[in-house]
Amino acid sequence: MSNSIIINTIYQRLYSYYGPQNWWPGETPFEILVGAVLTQNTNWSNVVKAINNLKARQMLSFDALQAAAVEEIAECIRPSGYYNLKAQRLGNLLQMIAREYGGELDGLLSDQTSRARDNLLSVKGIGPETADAILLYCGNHPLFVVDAYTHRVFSRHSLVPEECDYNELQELFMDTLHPDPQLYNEYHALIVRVGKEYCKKSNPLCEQCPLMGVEE
DNA sequence: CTCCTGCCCA
DNA sequence: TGGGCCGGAG
Repeated sequence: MSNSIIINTIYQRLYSYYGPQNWWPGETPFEILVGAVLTQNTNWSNVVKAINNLKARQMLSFDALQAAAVEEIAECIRPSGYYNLKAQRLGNLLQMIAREYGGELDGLLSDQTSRARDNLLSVKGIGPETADAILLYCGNHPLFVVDAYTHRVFSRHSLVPEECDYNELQELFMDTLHPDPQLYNEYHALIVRVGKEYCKKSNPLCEQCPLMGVEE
């Protein structure tokens, strides 16, 4: 079967099995922006603790966070891990938005997709996954988000080689699927779900997986 | 102990 | 390409 058929079939199977995932978990675009940085290589439950700490200190807004000292931010986001690194990264990100968009997150989100993405990638600490997650889940830009789960699920089903970079994997999806932000939103969330529950790094549960035999 | 919706640096 | 960043849950 062709890759494009399989990619569509995988979506259908996951959606029938799990239903809509209602991503991104977050109340405002700014909260999603912050969450995208905090969740880098980090379990979401730890990110929730960090975000709640920021909320409790009234620091979950552009102005409050930019005014705060990095040490104070680091203290709040401690539960999310890499806290010194991430406090700096949040600062770098806000600085870019201040410089390029007058401090308006909406300015970034309503910019051309390619320019917004380039600006995000120019920030130290923002790589392709974080940039695409911000643009898709905050701003509805049609960018498919690739992550470790995507790589694992699709290489295990032989759709991409084991050694395959972000761009290659992203192009596979974006050349196959219509540029529909809602579809990209749901598909990525479903991949994360099946990656956590079945396509686990160790001891994957292939026999019971909803994707079993999908490539045949 | 391993893993978690990465990314930077040498 | 490998190591460092890092707390919390299982």
